[in-house]
Amino acid sequence: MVALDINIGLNAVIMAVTDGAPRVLTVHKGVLSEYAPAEDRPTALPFGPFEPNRHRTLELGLREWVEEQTGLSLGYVEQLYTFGDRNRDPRERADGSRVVSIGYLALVRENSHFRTKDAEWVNCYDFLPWEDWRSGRPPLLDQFIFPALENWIMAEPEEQAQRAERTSIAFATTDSRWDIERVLDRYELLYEAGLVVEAKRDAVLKKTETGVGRSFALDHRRMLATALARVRGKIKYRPLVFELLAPTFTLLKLQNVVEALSGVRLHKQNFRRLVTNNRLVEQTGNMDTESRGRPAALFEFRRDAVRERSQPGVGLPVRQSP
Amino acid sequence: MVALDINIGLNAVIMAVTDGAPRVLTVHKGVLSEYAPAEDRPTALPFGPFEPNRHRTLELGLREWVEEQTGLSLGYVEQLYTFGDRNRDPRERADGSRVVSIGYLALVRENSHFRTKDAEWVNCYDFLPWEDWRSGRPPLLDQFIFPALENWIMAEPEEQAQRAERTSIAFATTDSRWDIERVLDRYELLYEAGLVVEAKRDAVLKKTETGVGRSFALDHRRMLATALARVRGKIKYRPLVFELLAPTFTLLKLQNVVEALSGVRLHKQNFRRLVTNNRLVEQTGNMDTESRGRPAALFEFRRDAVRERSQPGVGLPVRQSP
DNA sequence: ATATATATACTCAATTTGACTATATTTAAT
DNA sequence: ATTAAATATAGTCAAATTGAGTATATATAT
Repeated sequence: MVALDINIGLNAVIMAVTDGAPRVLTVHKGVLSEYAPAEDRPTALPFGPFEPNRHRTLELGLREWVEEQTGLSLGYVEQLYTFGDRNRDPRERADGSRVVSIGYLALVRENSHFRTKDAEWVNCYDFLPWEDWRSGRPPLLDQFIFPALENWIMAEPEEQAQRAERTSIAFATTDSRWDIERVLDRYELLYEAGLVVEAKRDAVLKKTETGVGRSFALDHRRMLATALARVRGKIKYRPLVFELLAPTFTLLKLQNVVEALSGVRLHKQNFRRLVTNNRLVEQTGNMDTESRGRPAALFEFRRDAVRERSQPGVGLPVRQSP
Repeated sequence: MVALDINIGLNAVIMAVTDGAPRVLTVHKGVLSEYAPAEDRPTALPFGPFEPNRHRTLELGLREWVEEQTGLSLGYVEQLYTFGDRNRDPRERADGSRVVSIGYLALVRENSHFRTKDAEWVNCYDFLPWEDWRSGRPPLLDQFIFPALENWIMAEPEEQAQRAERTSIAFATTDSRWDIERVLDRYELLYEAGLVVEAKRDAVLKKTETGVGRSFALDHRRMLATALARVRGKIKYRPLVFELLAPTFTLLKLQNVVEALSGVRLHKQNFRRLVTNNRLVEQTGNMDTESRGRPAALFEFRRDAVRERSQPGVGLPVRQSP
């Protein structure tokens, strides 16, 4: 077998929900230190190369890098996606070498409020502002994104139909409703349309354009979109939220975390009914003291819930008898 | 950066549904040709190394390898998971090199009935026999798997509680119902308990044991389990099935494909109601001729359904007004 | 002609969902 | 001390969905 010059990068999308917003941990050094002057270094995800002699598994490698770069010891971690397209990374030289990046999603408790000079929590919606519908439909959509997408659709007569179809699905422009899970579809469409501009890749090519949303290093914004899509999809049927909450919480707190991640407001009474009737949580007996109005009961996650009903709501119509 | 000796492998789990069973395309050469005599070569997934100078993207590399090894030109392809643990692959030498494998799922039409001397379709349930509940609860579970798992649970006093908990969740041994999506959980548990034995890895270590289900090369059975779990999960809310069906089909055909993949029988009348009321399919106007009883109407997939209702059944209780 | 197989229509109760109303306890402001 | 504002929690009710059937229609095989 030929020795191919392949490097594997490990990237972590570390998410928490603090002060009503989903946040991602970013660093300003590491990835591109060699390629950009200090003051011009773009926001990046914590990153490190996979070193086979040092790391027994990919995930352990990731945990080590994150701990080294941010001081954070991760709990819940899951693999997201492996990115390997050519020209993703400036470290690929003309010799045909390739950097393949494996993205991971990590969820941490909100009280892991911390900030060193290297690591910083950034609101995910700074990068993907069109995804937050909690205060209603983001004006950005009608003011900028849709007109720009319309131009993009019309620009290529050959592809008009396909572009229009994709836009319609991703952004619910016609009859359908906004699907909170299509985060990646939307990002990719905007990227193809040249409406999001990333540091150290496109920025070099089109310096005049600003693009929409905060810029991220390389394809890190795509990884963030992948992560948010995963979280939004999974939150409904797996108890992910509890990784982001203190062991004990009020139902409002729980709802706010779900709302922050999903980017939509929920119906309060029905939300409570859902989580309590499904016995996903149970009362601890204690009350919350720091509330504004009537004190709320404190709940905790019922671990048995995982075993009992795996998928609330969903379901193929399984036949009972033969 | 140090030049790490990393090789990336691309593996394809290519699935079709033929004659009422989900099948996976296997090869008998390729991966381990150098490590096993011809007659002793284990069943393996189509495989090829990622070559950065030849392949612009990972997925294109996979498509090329599959075409080369099996003559099959793939349609629907999605990335599954990247496997990188140490000691997965005998090609890792003592020098600290590593083979990282990226698994892909591909779905092809059932009429791609073919067999060359290199490629062969194998029933997925030959590898994972405990996953097929269509003829009722597999006797294998009570006759062999549960007693063996019970021994494994008891074997380690320290870990008893945790092992019992995991078993209970994965295999629904206590109060809960069998969850068709926990394919990977179940495989991993059986693997840890030493109840599944794979070729050219464990087989060398424990030659006496037979294990349950047909053996696969390296960690290819794990990849198959990952693929089946993905398909079972996704089939409910994305129109994956139609990748496996001819463009036009009867509702019974559609139901049978869903049943083959999910491993359970469905209630016929309710299944029809589901797919027709949600307008996932529409009648072509033609009838099926080769049926046994009353002729069935032929349907086709309604592409617009993707746009209209993204997630039948599921849903967070989104609030209407502010 | 009859049995068997399949398709399709229709029913009905139980459960779940969506959208409310009503009431209970707090803290903050006057 | 009283009132306003904020939050928690209970309960209602109609609409929609689901689970489990029954009934009937239209083929083929014997």
